[in-house]
Amino acid sequence: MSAPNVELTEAEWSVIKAVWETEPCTAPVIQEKLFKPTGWHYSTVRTLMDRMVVKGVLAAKKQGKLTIYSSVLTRPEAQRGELVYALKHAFNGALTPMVQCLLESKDLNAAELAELESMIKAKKRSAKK
Amino acid sequence: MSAPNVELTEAEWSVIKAVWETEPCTAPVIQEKLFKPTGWHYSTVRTLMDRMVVKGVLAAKKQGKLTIYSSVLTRPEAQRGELVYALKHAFNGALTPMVQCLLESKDLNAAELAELESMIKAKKRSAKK
DNA sequence: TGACATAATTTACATTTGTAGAGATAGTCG
DNA sequence: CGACTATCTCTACAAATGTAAATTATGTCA
Repeated sequence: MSAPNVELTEAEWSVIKAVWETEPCTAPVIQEKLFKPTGWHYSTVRTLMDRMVVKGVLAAKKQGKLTIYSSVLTRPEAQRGELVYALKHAFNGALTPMVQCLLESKDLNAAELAELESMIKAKKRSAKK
Repeated sequence: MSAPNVELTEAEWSVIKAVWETEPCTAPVIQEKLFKPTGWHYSTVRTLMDRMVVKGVLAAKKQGKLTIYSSVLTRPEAQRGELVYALKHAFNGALTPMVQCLLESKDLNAAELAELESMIKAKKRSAKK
């Protein structure tokens, strides 16, 4: 039993990204990192973080007067979660339409397209194995 | 000015999918369609739909005692919205990691991989033009 | 030891979301 | 016209989310 399957809100995304970059870390540090883009005050960030601990997304450990946070949900797990959510809701689980939409949504340059292509080739090879 | 940029909640996804399949339609019809999978009662569905009208996701028009609903947000728009959300939050807007993650998340068979590949080829061609 | 700076705890409150009951209405059939 | 039935409208309420002020505690430096 692992791979916590949580959905992150927009605010929580901001927080966990900051945590990933800094962990282990304290709430004030995260607050400071987020202040520029969000304007959030300490209590706001702290509340968010504590709620995320309750959800099992972050872990908190007391060290003297400080509370040290670290992530439980890893970045790949979170990414997959978000993707699966989109895949399931918007595309009924169908992958190719999703990729189609991706290709249409962004203007990819030749290099990026080539990269995608080689990713798929690699995948084909490993699948064939 | 168009392309409403709304985020749909999980419940709203259920509703709008049903609407897309049936529109124009009434709330009772949608409720009936959704009852099996969700168990929602009329008032629930109706509340959701009316809130979606306020958000500009659906449109409602009175016809005698009936209220006829139809979608404003199209399926492709909604799909793109969801995808862009995931792309932005989980992948900081970087497309190739997202596709990478997609490829890893699902077990694609050869046919699907081939399809993806040809989609990319087509894209390359149109880009080159 | 006292003052200051930091960080923590507590409490709060508005908005959004999920879910729905109760009562009002209007169209329809006998 | 009256009863039935299908819909609608209004109101409600708990949980989740976004945001933060006020208060308290603690470590540190003079």
